[in-house]
Amino acid sequence: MRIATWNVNSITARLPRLLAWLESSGTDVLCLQEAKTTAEGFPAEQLRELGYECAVHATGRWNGVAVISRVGIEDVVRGLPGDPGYDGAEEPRAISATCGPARVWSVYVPNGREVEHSHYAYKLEWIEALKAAVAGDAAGSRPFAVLGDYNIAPTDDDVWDPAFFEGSTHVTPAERAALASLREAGLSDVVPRPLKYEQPFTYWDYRQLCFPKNRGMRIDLVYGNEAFAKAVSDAYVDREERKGKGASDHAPVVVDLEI
DNA sequence: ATGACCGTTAATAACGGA
Repeated sequence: MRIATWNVNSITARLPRLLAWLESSGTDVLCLQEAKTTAEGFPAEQLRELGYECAVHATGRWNGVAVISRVGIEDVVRGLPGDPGYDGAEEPRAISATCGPARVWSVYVPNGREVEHSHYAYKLEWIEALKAAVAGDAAGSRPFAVLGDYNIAPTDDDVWDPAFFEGSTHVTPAERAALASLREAGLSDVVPRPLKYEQPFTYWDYRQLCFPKNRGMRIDLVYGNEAFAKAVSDAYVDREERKGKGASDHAPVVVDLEI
């Protein structure tokens, strides 16, 4: 089974590329982030024509997550139990579903903006709630993974220049400790191989030729439990999908499982 | 070549992204 995660930065803007990529990559299950549309605006019909069902949690301009599957979708849960919310409102940043033999979450962890910003505290609280919500499945025997845009680079090797990010979000000890806490709950980082260069970056800023210069970050992660990790036969970042006009600023992370 | 922000909202910039 081929499972992937991809922050598409608007499914409306990305639809032609998304449909083409689903077919060319042979992806069975896609965890999608930043749909940037409403549930009604989600292109369920176009996906259905390709043989995919979808479960969507999206409310409009920002955020929005989905699971897209051609191996079934059952037991869909929209939202994160215990979500702290931001500015008094819960945002659509998590959805979970069972697709064939595996249960998956698609998550879009809050950005944090700046270390002193209230959004940063929200980010840390949000991950705490995520840990509480997934701990049971993480410790279970069914293949289980939390895939998505974590907005955290796990180590200094996961950014193109650690000095460039000094003092900014995505690399702080507290954020990395939050990831470590998830791992302590029974999840491990399924690190993909890069198709070019040394580091498996998944995001490159649109600006200043970051992609051609490979000034990237690895912030899109696959955290799987033991049964999931044991079944992994390959994992890679499809950087080809970051090329050319109409690309998202994130590339898909693809994982092959022997289940 | 992979190439010097993009997408949404809304109407002219503002905002978020990371």
